[in-house]
Amino acid sequence: MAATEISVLSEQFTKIKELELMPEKGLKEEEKDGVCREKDHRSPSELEAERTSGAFQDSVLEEEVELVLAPSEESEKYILTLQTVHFTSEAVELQDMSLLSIQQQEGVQVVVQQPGPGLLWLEEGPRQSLQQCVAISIQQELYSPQEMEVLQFHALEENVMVASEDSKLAVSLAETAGLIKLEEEQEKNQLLAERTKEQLFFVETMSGDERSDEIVLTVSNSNVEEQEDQPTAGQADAEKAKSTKNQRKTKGAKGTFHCDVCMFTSSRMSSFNRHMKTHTSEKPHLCHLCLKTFRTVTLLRNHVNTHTGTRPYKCNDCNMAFVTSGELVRHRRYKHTHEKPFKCSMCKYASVEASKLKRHVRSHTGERPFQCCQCSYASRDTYKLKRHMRTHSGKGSGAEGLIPTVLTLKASFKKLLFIGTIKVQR
DNA sequence: CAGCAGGGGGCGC
DNA sequence: CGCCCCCTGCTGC
Repeated sequence: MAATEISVLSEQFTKIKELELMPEKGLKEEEKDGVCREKDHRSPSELEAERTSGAFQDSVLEEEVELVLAPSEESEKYILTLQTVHFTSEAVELQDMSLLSIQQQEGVQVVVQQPGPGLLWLEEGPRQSLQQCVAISIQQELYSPQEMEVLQFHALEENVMVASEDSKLAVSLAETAGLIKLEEEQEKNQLLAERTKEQLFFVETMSGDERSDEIVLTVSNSNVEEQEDQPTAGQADAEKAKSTKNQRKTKGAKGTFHCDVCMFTSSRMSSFNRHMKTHTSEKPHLCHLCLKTFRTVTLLRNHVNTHTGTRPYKCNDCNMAFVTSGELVRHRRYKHTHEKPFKCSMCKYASVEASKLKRHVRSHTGERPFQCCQCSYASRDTYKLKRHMRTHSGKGSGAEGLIPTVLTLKASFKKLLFIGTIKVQR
């Protein structure tokens, strides 16, 4: 049995960097990064025996594949493994049955929220054939999402548990600095999945309701060509751009083009069209080295320069050189001209950078937007929170506090398959 | 003196 | 925007 796998390489916040094929060697493998990965080699009869004594006792499950949150002793990383569970069609009547089997641990309270049925089918209406579903259970020990450095999705194709259809995708949540970082990963995950359509599933990460601080992980089968219900982010953006382009463009009486989104006006169609691109997230320019996409050729060129080490913008007063002109300007302000264009209206503070002024202003307003999830501490900037988090554990990156306390897992194959919300409270 | 937190500088992407 | 660093002040041992 071969498994396609994306390795999680470092303890720092990890972008998915590597794709490798790995032969399956045994029940438990110890990876280079110390992550312990469990594999299920039980026969159908063994699975049958287990399920009859487990949470799915009265169900009509064909098989239940164990889902493991496995701590690795050395690295203290944990894996939440999702695997397909095969049901017969009668199982559709068991929608009230919770598929979330969680063992309580002392000192840890687990709330399983199920806003809808515990199980939704891949396709509407009853089916006679076996269905492909995903269930989550957390066995052995339970850890909060903050402690999960690796989430691993392990999906098996319907009916067939053979090597070529064993797909595995590991996503690191180590140092996931909140939702934004996860959104960045989404793009990369999708692209990687597209590159390896035969083996992988999409794992999309996006923010849910901001007020509830949830992350939605969407697992979809990349083998499925149509994404009827869930167009990709890129597709959605393209559609959005297409539709808004026509709506937003209004030509005034004096032959000027007015942007309906902002105050921009232009007498030239080309300028107007260029401006309208700033209101879409369309990124047609692809870096072939890392698959990141960019809105403009210039942004792409600058990015490629970071790969090649090309730094065309050289400082005349020192030997520093930069990828972009903006970086050079900023450097010259810091080191040579000492110009500080961003001035605080409440004190004499002035800064080279707008973001620094923003950070400074928080010291006037008292705003502390970065809340520690383990105590009442709140910080004015993310780095301070990370530094603070190290005082809780004395280990790890310190970014755990940025991960929301509610983790929503959501999976999609041919149709939406909602899993539920696991809420972990300490 | 160590540990922690606040403010801020400099730079990479 | 985020990361890393430095300097400084406060607090407890």
